[in-house]
Amino acid sequence: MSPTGNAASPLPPPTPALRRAEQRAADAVGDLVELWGFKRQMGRVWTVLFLSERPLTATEACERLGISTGLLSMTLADLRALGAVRTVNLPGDRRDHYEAETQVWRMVLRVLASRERGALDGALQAFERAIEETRSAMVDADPSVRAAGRFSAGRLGRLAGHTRGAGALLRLLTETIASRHRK
Amino acid sequence: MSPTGNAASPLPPPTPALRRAEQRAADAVGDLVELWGFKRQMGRVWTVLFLSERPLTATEACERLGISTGLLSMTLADLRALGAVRTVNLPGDRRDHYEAETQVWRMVLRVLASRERGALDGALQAFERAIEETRSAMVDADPSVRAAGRFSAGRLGRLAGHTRGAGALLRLLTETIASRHRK
DNA sequence: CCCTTGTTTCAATGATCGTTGAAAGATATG
DNA sequence: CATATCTTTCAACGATCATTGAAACAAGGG
Repeated sequence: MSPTGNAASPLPPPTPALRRAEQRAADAVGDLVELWGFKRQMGRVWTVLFLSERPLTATEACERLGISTGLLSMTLADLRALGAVRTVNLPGDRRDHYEAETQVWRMVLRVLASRERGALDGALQAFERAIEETRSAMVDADPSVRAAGRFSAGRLGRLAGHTRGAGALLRLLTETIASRHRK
Repeated sequence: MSPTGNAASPLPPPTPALRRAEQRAADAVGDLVELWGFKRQMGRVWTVLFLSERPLTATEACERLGISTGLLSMTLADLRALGAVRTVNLPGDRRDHYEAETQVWRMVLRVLASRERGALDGALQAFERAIEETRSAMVDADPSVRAAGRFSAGRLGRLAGHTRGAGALLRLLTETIASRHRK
């Protein structure tokens, strides 16, 4: 390595107190994303990158988070798949550096919305199919079965309706807010 | 048991096809609520109750879902705690009967909103505390640390801001929709 | 007061998930 | 081409979570 400092800056020595603050924030985000059904570490890794002045190397991120390089690598793969981090290469440094997507609101909305959309679509399909099955099971059935089927189909219809409504609300939300944050 | 049918009606014999439809819907709801961080069985149990013409006994619910009475009991406790099912007693029948809350939209909104509120509040507190820690760690620090702290505090501020915004949006949503569905 | 029926609790089991450490894979450098 | 450095993959381990079955508990009815 060249004696004159390389392209990756020498990184300020982190004060214990700054470390603590960073940890606190990372854990908070980790808890949030875990509640939303993603992996805790995705939130933690994204956070330390987001709070860093410059892209971090794998080693730096591992140190700050206290996790192995293996776990970091997997987590980064997850985050890249969601478009939440990018890999960036500094000239004169062989190591990869990672930087966080900084359009927080847009990113969160995009990721959550796509997941919800998939889930709602799946549920809606299941409800519609269940209605269909119920209807066809009712023809040539004795009265009490027909009555049960009619009732059940009605309730399934309500579920399907609510699901459609939620989907519409989701679209509305994402479009409205996406246009507010257009930049 | 008295030969003249008792208070709990004899329950129509469930056609295999109706069973299948019910299962499909129950699983769909189960998947949804699991995605949202609740237990899969909560969704399944609520669904069979919601699709039933009349409140079901523990035994009936267990049969339809293929789970043990122990698990059903725990799951019902969870659901009662959220106000998603009620226990109802039919005269002349010692057994408990369970019925689903039928105001689906209102119920889902209430449960989800309260969870989100808690999570967002927690995160916000963490961010504010992290900002505080960062600021106090910056006094009497050398320039590079101060710069890092300033940057980090700024980003933490953005996180806090987004969190507050999400909370406001949540309030807006629940109020708007609650009033639309007032009944 | 005991026996029957129904419900809840809980220890034990099995399944699932997260994490590590090491091996394999990549890539630039001498 | 060999070596050094960095990244990814993956088998194995430990922790966590869901589920059962049985025991404890509750409540009426004979």
